[in-house]
Amino acid sequence: MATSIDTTAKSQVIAKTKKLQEDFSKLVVLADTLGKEPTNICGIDVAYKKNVAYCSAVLINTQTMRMVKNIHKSSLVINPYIPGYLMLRESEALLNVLRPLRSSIDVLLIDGHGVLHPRKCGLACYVGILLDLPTIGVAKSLLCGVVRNDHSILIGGMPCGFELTRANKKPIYISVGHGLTLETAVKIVSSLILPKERLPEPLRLADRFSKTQARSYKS
DNA sequence: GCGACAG
DNA sequence: ATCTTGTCGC
Repeated sequence: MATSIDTTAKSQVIAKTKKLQEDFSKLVVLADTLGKEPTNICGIDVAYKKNVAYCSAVLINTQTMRMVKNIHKSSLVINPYIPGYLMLRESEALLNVLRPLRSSIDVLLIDGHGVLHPRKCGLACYVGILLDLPTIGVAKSLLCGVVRNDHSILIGGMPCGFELTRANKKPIYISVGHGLTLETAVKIVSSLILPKERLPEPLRLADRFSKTQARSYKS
């Protein structure tokens, strides 16, 4: 029966992805690799309409806080969203847009978790390792971990992320994707959040543009 | 077994 | 994430 075959195929994909995450988690660099102060920071996000993904990347100059590049590209959605396996659904759309931009990016911001993940390898780690770019995971909700009073987030007693709170805003969750320390990641994200906003500019704009595009195409 | 669960 | 009206607030 098609159903049982599909079910088997899906669990095979999950098992394969799980192994990939376990392997990639060992490649994550938790130390700072940035040569100098980052000048160009990229934020990227994906919005969906039916079975099409609309991906937008926004490059911000940290000196002027102005947008210097805005790229977007649509693609077909192949995989479903499964908690803990976001990379399965979104990584290809992200990589298609990021590969041509790679050389002009100093730091990459991904909408999702980095090492604050059940297998210490969220979407931000996967993309950061493949592109070999300093990458930060910025999520709007928690997938796992325990938030402490000092805002550090622990998994099995080990610090893996940081809860950043702002007045009248729901918190955001920051974790290392690749190539920098959590401390540096928090500093960079904090410096990119405008007053009254919840998300750092590159991600806020990428989120807005991807949604605008998804809604501008015919149903 | 039950509940929780990035986007 | 997306589906959606009105509504509260700067």
